[in-house]
Amino acid sequence: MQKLPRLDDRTSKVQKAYTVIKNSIINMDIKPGEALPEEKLVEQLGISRTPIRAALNKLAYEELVVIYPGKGTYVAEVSYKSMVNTLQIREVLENLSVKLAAQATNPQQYLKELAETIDYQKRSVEKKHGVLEFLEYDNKFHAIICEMADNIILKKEIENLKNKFNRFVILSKSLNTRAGKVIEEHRMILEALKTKDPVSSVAAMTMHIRNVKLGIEDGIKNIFNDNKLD
Amino acid sequence: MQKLPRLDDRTSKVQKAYTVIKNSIINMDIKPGEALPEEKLVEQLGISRTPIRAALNKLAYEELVVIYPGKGTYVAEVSYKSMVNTLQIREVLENLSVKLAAQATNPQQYLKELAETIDYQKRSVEKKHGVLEFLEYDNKFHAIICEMADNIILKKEIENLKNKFNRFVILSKSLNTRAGKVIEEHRMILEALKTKDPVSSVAAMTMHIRNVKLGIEDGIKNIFNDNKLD
DNA sequence: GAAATTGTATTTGTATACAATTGAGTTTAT
DNA sequence: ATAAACTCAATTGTATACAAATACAATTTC
Repeated sequence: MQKLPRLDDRTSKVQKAYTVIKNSIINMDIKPGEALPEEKLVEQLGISRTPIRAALNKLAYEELVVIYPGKGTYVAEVSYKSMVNTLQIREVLENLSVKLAAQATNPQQYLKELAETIDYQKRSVEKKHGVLEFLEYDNKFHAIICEMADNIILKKEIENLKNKFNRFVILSKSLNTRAGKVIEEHRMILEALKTKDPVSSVAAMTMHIRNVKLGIEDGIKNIFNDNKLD
Repeated sequence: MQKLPRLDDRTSKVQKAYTVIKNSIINMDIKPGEALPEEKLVEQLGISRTPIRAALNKLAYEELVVIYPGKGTYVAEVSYKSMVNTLQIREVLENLSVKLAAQATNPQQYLKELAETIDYQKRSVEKKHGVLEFLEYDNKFHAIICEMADNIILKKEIENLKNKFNRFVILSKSLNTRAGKVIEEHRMILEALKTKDPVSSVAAMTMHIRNVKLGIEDGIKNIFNDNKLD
């Protein structure tokens, strides 16, 4: 018998539930603080509670939801402080990542991939494919640098932090004004990496992260529960 | 009616399974690469598969175990590379932590707790209470600095990294020679924090982390699967 | 009427039965 | 002999029933 194409139903139900719920949270379809009763998710997703619970536990670990034992599961709140705390961590990790990447022994392939990703991201903006697609390429860009840095653990850490962080990006609508600038900043990071100079590479990354923060603060003002000026 | 003492059976079975398995892995009772069949854990722990699976998923997230879908769950391997990768991340995060802590507005309480923790750790060594207790106080010391830094997310990240890292510490037996030095280095970090100077605080922490690495490399030589000199 | 108690609906926590997957050994066809 | 196909045991994946916890409303008690 001929080999049939793999059904991607092979991906587990946990994975599916996880992806659906995570995307709904990240793109703010489900609001911070909103309850996520397992039975409701059973109805909506058409799978049983077991894989749904596993998916929620995973999301809790990533701090996208909060589980109060015996009480319920809720979408994690966002606050100015959590944004700052997350970005403080991201800054030092991204700087480490780009520093190591600049010293990579075989950078060619990675540099090519970075350039491609920037191009895709640019096209995505031009064709107005939306924030989510833009952020996909953004994640990809930073992930490639981690691969270049040859630190798989760092890659996972940054991926996870970035997932949390993207909620702030979407919430602040900062990409409305910053999408083009992000691409420019990515280009500058790529150019720095080409020179193999860790110092200028870190400088370019630091600049990028700082601008990201300013963009969010600019777009945010009166959105967070706590006030920046507290 | 008089208030009766709380039964600590209130802690969930997931939590219990998680703690038991995690400790067994960290203190090397279960060896890297060893299989962890759910049914075996059911027998040994006397609870059903459901909470055991949840605990294993959590451990997989922390990368203490690896789950191959449909095949089995295994204790994560340790390698020189994973030690280096983990420590690279820990270094920048601990430096961030101590830098922020040095700038804390209300340091008194934290400084007191740090001093106490150092004392406890010293006593633990003197009374030969074993590596695990020593590492508990070690975790505590670094956790307090994160609290002082007022970044709860950073605290969780470092806790998690440190759990992974403690396997290397135990495996290398580096504390046999370094336990006293660790306490000295902690003291120097505390003294630096008292001066509220971020630069010298970071310097003390950097020194500490570097020494940790040297200690492990010293004790390890022919223990990892991959070779340091690859 | 207020405080304490009890009941009840909702939701999570756990146990268990069954399905699906994997891998290895065995058979079978060529 | 070899490679494909088939068993079969071990293990994880999923569904579901029931238990426990929680919050809140109803009830009782004083």
